[in-house]
Parts: sequence; structure tokens; C-alpha cells
Amino acid sequence: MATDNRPLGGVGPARRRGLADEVADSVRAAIFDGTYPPGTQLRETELSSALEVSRGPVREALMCLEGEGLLRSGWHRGAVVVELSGEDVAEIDSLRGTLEHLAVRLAVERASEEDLDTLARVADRMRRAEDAHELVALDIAFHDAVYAAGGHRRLQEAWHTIRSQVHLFLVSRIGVSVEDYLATVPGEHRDLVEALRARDPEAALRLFADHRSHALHVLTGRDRA
Amino acid sequence: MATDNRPLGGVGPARRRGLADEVADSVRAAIFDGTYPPGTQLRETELSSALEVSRGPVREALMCLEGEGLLRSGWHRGAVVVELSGEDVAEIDSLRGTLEHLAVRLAVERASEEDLDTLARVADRMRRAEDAHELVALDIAFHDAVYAAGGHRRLQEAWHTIRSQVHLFLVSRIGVSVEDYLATVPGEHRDLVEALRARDPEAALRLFADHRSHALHVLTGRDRA
DNA sequence: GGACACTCTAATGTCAACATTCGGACATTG
DNA sequence: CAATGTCCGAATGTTGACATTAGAGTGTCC
Repeated sequence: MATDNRPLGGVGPARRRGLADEVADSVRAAIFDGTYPPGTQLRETELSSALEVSRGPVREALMCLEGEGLLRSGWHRGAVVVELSGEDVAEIDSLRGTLEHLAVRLAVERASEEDLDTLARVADRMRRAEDAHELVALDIAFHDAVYAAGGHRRLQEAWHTIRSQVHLFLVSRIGVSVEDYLATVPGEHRDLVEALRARDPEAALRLFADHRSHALHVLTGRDRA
Repeated sequence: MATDNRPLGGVGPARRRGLADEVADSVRAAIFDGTYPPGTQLRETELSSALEVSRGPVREALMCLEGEGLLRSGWHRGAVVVELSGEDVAEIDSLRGTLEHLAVRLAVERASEEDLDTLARVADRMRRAEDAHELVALDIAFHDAVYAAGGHRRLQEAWHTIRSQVHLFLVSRIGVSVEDYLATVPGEHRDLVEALRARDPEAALRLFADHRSHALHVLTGRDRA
């Protein structure tokens, strides 16, 4: 799963990771594929015995996932997979809009040719995506690349705190108008790349806003807007 | 220290907290008051013996502070207090500007009279602040209240991820034009409250932008802009 | 019959010991 | 003398046991 931040082709320095990261990846994937539906209680002991690691790394992983907004927890009350209400979706969308506004402006201004090529490559892969899950992953990867092109570390970190929630929302809505999603999204992203390549801030911002608005309306229940 | 999210008057139900939170508060305070200057290596064993707790809570606290951007760490390489470069300050300022833009719009639209009273109270306290440290704390508390008035949970969380860095930057710059800071900041915040009370989005946004710009210029070295 | 207090259990919070890994000092070799 | 390889110490990563607490269930009293 494209959860790490590799630029999708750059060979990362293959740095060592701890068990906590692997546990986090496992649990995150399990949440996305529906193994742990929203509302599920995640008990440290269960996970630790299921994954055959001690509770330490599990605890760390859960804290990490809570930072990504996938879990909510309280004192002595464990962790629960979030259930995204309508208000939650609105919050995510407005915050995402704000962050992406800055990201697009930065990307238009500072994206290298290599960055743009990466974006084009991801957009191109979308046209060959075979199922909706893969398309969602590519959608997220595309926006990752936009933020990366902005070269703004803290902005990327802020994106990371809602990225998984966006992902969760998208996959949880798979099934409502899949064909529409499959049909329109690849083309939209290709247009986004072109707008960035043209270095036209206003046009790019408008396209990105339309893209978010369209996705929100389609996925929020209103069919083929 | 007003590090928790209490609305500055509401006596929280004093709910049970873990050792990790207390450790985090201690270390955060120590960073702010200069006990741990930027670049300091924070070793888990040292902290655990100094604070007389085991490494578990210390580890958790350090992870939390890393999430606030006060520390940086790597695999098997411990945690180091951040040193804010010029680029870092620019990043913090731009991200803060973006987040605050949304926060102010929300606050103008949705702030209750009680929220506004809280803001006015904090702004009023600034006039009686006796030292710069207290003024900085009140400055942060004021912006906390603005975000709180927006009623946008994830936006508040995003603010939390840079809040401590803003705090760190402000206290690290105490000494350069303290008198200017002390003289102008209380009045500026009173104006900000009035703008919010007037429910005028454009005016409020402009004042908040000016406020940030002024603070940045003063604290970045250029005196009395 | 309903409300309160108690107990009991299962989960989280904490701890101290063990295993692994990074960085540097030292010796070795071309 | 520089580059490389090895060893060692100290810090982090991991583990399992112990302490504490929230919440459910039960029993009693009014």
C-alpha cells in the first residue's frame, strides 16, 4: 500500500523501521479494507497477540493512527475506529480546501519539471486502474505529490493529519456511483496536471476547487452532479 | 502554564491524566523557559531518571512533543529540540496564515457572545501583563480562543501542530524589541476582538493579517516596522 | 420495581529488564 | 597517511509482568 512517502519511483534510503510502523501500516490497511469497520474497538492486547508483538509497539502505532484521525481514544478507554459524520466530512473538506489552496499556489510557483512528471505519471496510471480501491490510492498519491511539489514540510505534515481520513471517506463511499468515479476522475487529474504545468495560479486553484467539489457531491450521496 | 485547552476560566473537571501528559508538560515548559535550548539532545533515560518515571511515559511524551513540532527524532537516534531556521519561520507563518484565514472566517460567522467575551477578557489581561513571557502565553491563548470560537475540531488540531512552534519562536525572540512588543500587542488584540464582534469578515481578515505581518517583522529582526 | 452501592473483570497505564542498533574510538592495512 | 574494518559503549526498541482503573453485572435496600 502506498502509505509511505516514496516519490513513486525514487529508491528510498531503505532506512530501518520499527515494529510500531509496521503495526500502524497493518492496522491502517485493515481499517481501509473494511476489516475494522467504523466503531470497532481496537484493544491493545488483541492486536498484540494477533500480530505477535508486545503491547509497546502496538500502543505506539495506535497513538500514531490517532494522530492521523483514524482513531479516537480516551483515558483508560481504548481506541475506537472513527465514524465520520456529515459534520466530520464537512470539516475535512473545508480544512482540505484551505490546505490545498496553499499547496497549489506553492506547486504552481515552485514545482520542478520532475515533480510535474511524477504527477503526470500518477494521473496516467489512473486510466489503467482496475478497481476503485486502486483508483482511490492513486487519487491520494496524486495529492501527496502536489503537496510534495510545494516543498513545504509543515504543510505536508498538516495534510498527513487528514490524509487518512480522506482515504477512509473515499473507500467507505465506494459503491455509490463507482462508474461515475472511474469515468471522470482520471480525466480530471490530467487536467489538474496541465493547469499546474501552465503555471497559472487562478486556473489551477479553480480546477482543484471544482475537483474537490465534484468529488464531495458525488460521494456525499447526490449522484452524477 | 496554559498549555491545556481550558477556556481560561472554566475549571475543567480535573479529569485523570496519565504520567505521559505530565512529562510532556514538564518538558514543554522546560523548552520554553530555556532549560532545554534548541539543539539539546533529550535522552529517554535521563528524563526518566530526572522525573522519576519509567521510560514508557517519557517515550509517549516525546512522541507527543514531536507531533507538536518541538522535537525531531529518527530511528535509534533520540530526540532533539528543534532549531527554527529562517525557512522554518516562513513555513510556520504561511501555514498559520492559511489556518487562521479559515479560523477567522468561521469565528466571524459562528462565534457566540460568550466566545467574544472570552476573547475580550484575554485581550484585557494583556494590558496587565507584567513580563514578556506572560504576554506571549496570553497571545497564544488569544489565538486558541479564536480557533475555539470557530468550532472546527480538525482546524483546532491543525493549529495545535504548530502552536507550540509559534510559542517557541515568540519566546526565543524575547529580548529583541520587548518594549515595542509590550506596547503594541495588547492594543492590536483589542482591535481584533472588535473586528470579530463587528462580524465583518474582510476587516477582520485584514486586521489578523496585519497582526501576523507586524509580529513577524518585529520579531524577525527588523525593528518597529 | 427502581435506584444505589458493591464486586469483579478486562482493559489500559506503568515499570524494570532484555535485545538491538547507531556512532565513535581504535587498530589495521593498502 | 588515508581509508577501511572492528570493537565497544550508550542510547533506543522491545518485551512481559505488575498496578490501576473504567464499566458491566449483581445484589441489596428503600
